[in-house]
Amino acid sequence: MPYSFAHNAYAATLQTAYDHLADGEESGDSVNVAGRLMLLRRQGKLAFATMRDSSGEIQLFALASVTNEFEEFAKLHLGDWVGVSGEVVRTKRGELSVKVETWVTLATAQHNFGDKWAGITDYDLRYRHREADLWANPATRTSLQRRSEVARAVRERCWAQGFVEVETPILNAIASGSDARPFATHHNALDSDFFLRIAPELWLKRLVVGGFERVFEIGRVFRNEGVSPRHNPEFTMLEIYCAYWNYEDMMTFTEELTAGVAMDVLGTTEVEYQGRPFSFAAPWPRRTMAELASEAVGEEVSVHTPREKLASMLEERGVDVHRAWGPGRCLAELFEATAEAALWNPIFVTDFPVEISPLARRHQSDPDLVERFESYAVGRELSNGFSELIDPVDQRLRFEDQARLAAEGEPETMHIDEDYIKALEWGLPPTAGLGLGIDRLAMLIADESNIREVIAFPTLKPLTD
RNA sequence: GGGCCGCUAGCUCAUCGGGAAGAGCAGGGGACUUUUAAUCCCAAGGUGCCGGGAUCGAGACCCGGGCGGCCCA
Repeated sequence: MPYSFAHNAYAATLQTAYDHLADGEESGDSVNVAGRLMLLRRQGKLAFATMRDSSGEIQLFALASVTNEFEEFAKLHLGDWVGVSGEVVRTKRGELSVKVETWVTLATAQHNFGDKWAGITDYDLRYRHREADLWANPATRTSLQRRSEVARAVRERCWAQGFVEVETPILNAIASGSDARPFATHHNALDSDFFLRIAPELWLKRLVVGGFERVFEIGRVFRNEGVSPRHNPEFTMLEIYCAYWNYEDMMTFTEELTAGVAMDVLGTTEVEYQGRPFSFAAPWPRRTMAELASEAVGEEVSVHTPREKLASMLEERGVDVHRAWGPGRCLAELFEATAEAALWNPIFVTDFPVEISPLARRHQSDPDLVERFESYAVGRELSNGFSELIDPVDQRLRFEDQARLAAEGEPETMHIDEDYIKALEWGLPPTAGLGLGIDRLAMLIADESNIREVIAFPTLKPLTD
């Protein structure tokens, strides 16, 4: 088989360029196309094949009188890759075709690509062998393509506002920047244990300390927790930091970025998600967590509501209240239990309790709150941002509170990071940060309800035998 | 982690009140000079996810395990 092929035309391009060809008309133009055989219909001394390439499909029309090695061509298998040279024609029945003059097998397929009508429906097979799924189910390609376009649009919009793309360590001596359990690994030569990052946050803010006023990273993070239709153990996050902004500036950036990405990829902000109208259009409402929780439970609650009252409200709703939870955590749990699922169109939930926000700056009007927001869409969290805590003394206290929680048995707490505190001692200017889940955004754009449909190779349990 | 559902030929799916498994497509052979999931003929194709159990007899019933999907935590 050849080591290269002089490819010079794509199926979709030909379909457009020769749209004018009448039934039975021959163009006189010769092209070289390549792709996989999806269908093959032999009729005696003729053979018709449907070939697919990355752009679309085109028919190959072979004739015993014209096609080199016709018999061999007619015996090709579905799934084989071929390169074909021939004239662009339209058959009597109106199908644009390449009349096969010479052709070459580029690769053979030893497994089939599923039923030619039903494709592959078995989830396990689709996820374990995405390369086959991509041919069997064109919708898979569309969703992964959309995901790629989302990442591209995010990057371009960040670049356009002067943000510098950086890369920070995945191997960390301690996993910090979020409250999740990490994956552990080991470096042999250094004889040291490492943890895969759960967030790049602290490194990025250290770059702001170092004078990168606008930085962002789009990268994989790893969280050692359960899998679900909305959670993959490794997923992709955008984190972005801007010196001199506060959380309100960052909310404005977030809604413009998200609506802009929808425009870039879909050309509109008005879509349907899982059959229900959904609008990315900015601006998004900004409501405090206390307001939304109060509306949902029908009475006034806030971070100042007595802890016991909040706890009993949670228990009434079937939530197990951990003894280490203070009123702030209880308020957040109450919000999640009552208000979160109903938030369909994008909305910013603001002013989180300081108790659950160890990296955010205290609210200027209430020291028990922080200047933090999360955006929600279709009932789930999409992004998280805040005015960054810049005070190293307060930062140490916040980390110590986290350590206290851990001592009381809370498994997901933030670890103290001395190097980070030292970095803050060198001076972090007022800064706002944002973390946005690229997979979650891609799900919205691609209209997928399962995160695995926007991940080429989702995490699966290995097969053993 | 809990509940429900699925696992039968390479792929998509059937079958039955428990009596020794069936189709389409793919793959093999043949016919066919304008097909479109082409059509037609022939032959082949299965540790019924794995392991136990009750039964004269299990792919079907019971128990355990595996992988996956959905819901819940």
